[in-house]
Amino acid sequence: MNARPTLKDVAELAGVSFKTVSRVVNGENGVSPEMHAKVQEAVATLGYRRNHSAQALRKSGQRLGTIGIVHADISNPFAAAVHQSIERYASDHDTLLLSGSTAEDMDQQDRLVEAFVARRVDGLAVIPSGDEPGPALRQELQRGTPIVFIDRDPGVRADLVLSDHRDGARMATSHLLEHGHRRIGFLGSREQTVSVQQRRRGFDEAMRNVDGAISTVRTDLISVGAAEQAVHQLFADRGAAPTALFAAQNLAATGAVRGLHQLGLENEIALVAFDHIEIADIVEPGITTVPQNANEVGRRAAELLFARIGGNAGDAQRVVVPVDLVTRGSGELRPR
Amino acid sequence: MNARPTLKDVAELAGVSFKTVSRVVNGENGVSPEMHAKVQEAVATLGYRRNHSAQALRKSGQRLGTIGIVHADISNPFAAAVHQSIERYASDHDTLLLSGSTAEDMDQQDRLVEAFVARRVDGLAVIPSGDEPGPALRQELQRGTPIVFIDRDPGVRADLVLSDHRDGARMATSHLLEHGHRRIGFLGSREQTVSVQQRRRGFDEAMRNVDGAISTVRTDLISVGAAEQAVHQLFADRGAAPTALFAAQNLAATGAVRGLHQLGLENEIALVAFDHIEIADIVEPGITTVPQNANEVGRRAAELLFARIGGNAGDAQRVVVPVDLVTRGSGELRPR
DNA sequence: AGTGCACTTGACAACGTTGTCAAGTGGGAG
DNA sequence: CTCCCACTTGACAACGTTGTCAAGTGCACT
Repeated sequence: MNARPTLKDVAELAGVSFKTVSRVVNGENGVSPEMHAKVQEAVATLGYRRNHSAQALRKSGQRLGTIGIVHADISNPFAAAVHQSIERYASDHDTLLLSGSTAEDMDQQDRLVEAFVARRVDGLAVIPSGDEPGPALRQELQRGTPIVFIDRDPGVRADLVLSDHRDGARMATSHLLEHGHRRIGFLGSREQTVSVQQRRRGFDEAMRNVDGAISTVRTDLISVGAAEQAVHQLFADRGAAPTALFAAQNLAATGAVRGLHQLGLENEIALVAFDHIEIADIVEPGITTVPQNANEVGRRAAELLFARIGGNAGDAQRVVVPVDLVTRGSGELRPR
Repeated sequence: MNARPTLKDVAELAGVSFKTVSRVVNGENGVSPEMHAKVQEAVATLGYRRNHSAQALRKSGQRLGTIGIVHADISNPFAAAVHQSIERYASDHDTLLLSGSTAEDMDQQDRLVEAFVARRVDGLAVIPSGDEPGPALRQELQRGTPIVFIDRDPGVRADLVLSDHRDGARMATSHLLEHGHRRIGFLGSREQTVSVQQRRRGFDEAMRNVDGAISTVRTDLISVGAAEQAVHQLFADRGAAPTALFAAQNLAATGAVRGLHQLGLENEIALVAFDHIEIADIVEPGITTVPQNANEVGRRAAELLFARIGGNAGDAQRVVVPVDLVTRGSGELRPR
């Protein structure tokens, strides 16, 4: 693989100075038509592409149309949907979206932040992995690098866009309580994840308001399988078992549906799930959910980020995107 | 936002030459312990981070530990799984994975390729959008840039890793034929997508081998909703309608399941779906599928790509990852 | 004491690009 | 015919880093 052609190579072929070539490839005016044609031909034959590193170096300090997104888990459908939404916005603003994912690992998150910063991205969107930012991220915040956090409170003063986890959970839980349930199970994923903590809080608040309400809590169900198993354990002893479940996360929800179906309890135990699940309206009964508006979350996050990049230096904003409850059957089952 | 500190700034603070700082941050030896300490302190106080652009510029021609992946649709679960698999491999090889997605748009694909190439990535993984590469991609292939294609034949001589679409489809169709079906419907997504064409070919081959086999083909079902509707239309006239369906893509499969459930036909019309679908073992009856091994596809692709980056100049390789059929009930229904 | 060597440190060029400025050209107005 | 100005073109520096080379220091050995 021989070296890529540079401005100089093109200039040599076209018989002009490399500065003239620079002007042509940047669409600057002040180049005569015949020069322009000659240069363009040379560019085409050599297949010249501008070296982004050199450009970035020369224009250091300026914006170059690249933002980075740091995912906690790109394979989570919610994250993928947010990603798409941001990418669409970025693309409309002639900006390239780079991405990386951390597998919920804080060190990897910090490494990604460093890698993006080293590449001098204009800004960063972060779905934070831990409950507080690592040193690299913290430093960038201090430096004033445009950063927006998504879905989870990062534990620092910064722009943030998230769904109303607490209210959604409260709504879901109240819905079950209103349908007569008193023993309700909470199925959560990774306990240290802030969004899940918020949902837990909403759940607790709703339960606290009702006399005789009894919670059964299972957390750290980080896979569909784990949630499935938890459901099996929960209903091993039917006496003390809950009559309704609130699945606080999409994977846990899928696991819960599976578990209930396997036990033949899908028409007996009520279920409300947080977040969108693909199967919600296919299974019998349909799953009542509290879907997040990933599109809106992504769009608002992109707006905030681009405003910062554009120079907005105002106070940190916190955008809470409302959620609502979609009834499909499973959440309206009454206790026997 | 003031300028980021450079080697010079650190050097000034530490009272040494900037070259010494360079040595320290690169872990080169030949620096006395006290210098080392002084420099490290200065690095820490200023929060110095190496400017990747400058480094890339200086070391042009060398590998810098970045690869790019160009997605056709990042929100497709198969693509997300492949992405994760590649990212894991890259991370193990101290390489950063950048990504972008094209929404199946060929121009956008070419733009992404240019953007990555301008950033001098070491190599590219591409899930191609059209049936042939655009000019930028074509040129990079000619230049010998390490590129691996995934999931779909790009229509050019190049490294390629994909599932055995044709054989999987043949297997799925034969399975239905063996269970007595003769009128079988094919539900495909975007017709110009090469992988779907391959699945179609496998379907046709299987059908051709059996006397009296009658195909009903619906393509361009690019969303769950479209597939759902197609099923409704298909069974509006029960007389000529198929007794079994082969859903050749994951979204089409989800739509098919929905459609059949809505019509109450899920226990009458047999169904086999290509690709993994989350709901496969939750719905009643369970969906017989031909899942792709996304993990393996990603791993093999990464291996090929890194081999090229490492200098392997051998012939273009074509890796076909086998698929197999998982019976769950829907594919074993017999015609009435 | 003189020589050689290992080690540390710094000066400088170069990577490919863009911004600044100056030089060259030609044409129109006086 | 001269002067001025607009326009085109190119020379050169600078961005932040790394590679090369040379200079400086101190120590062991002859």
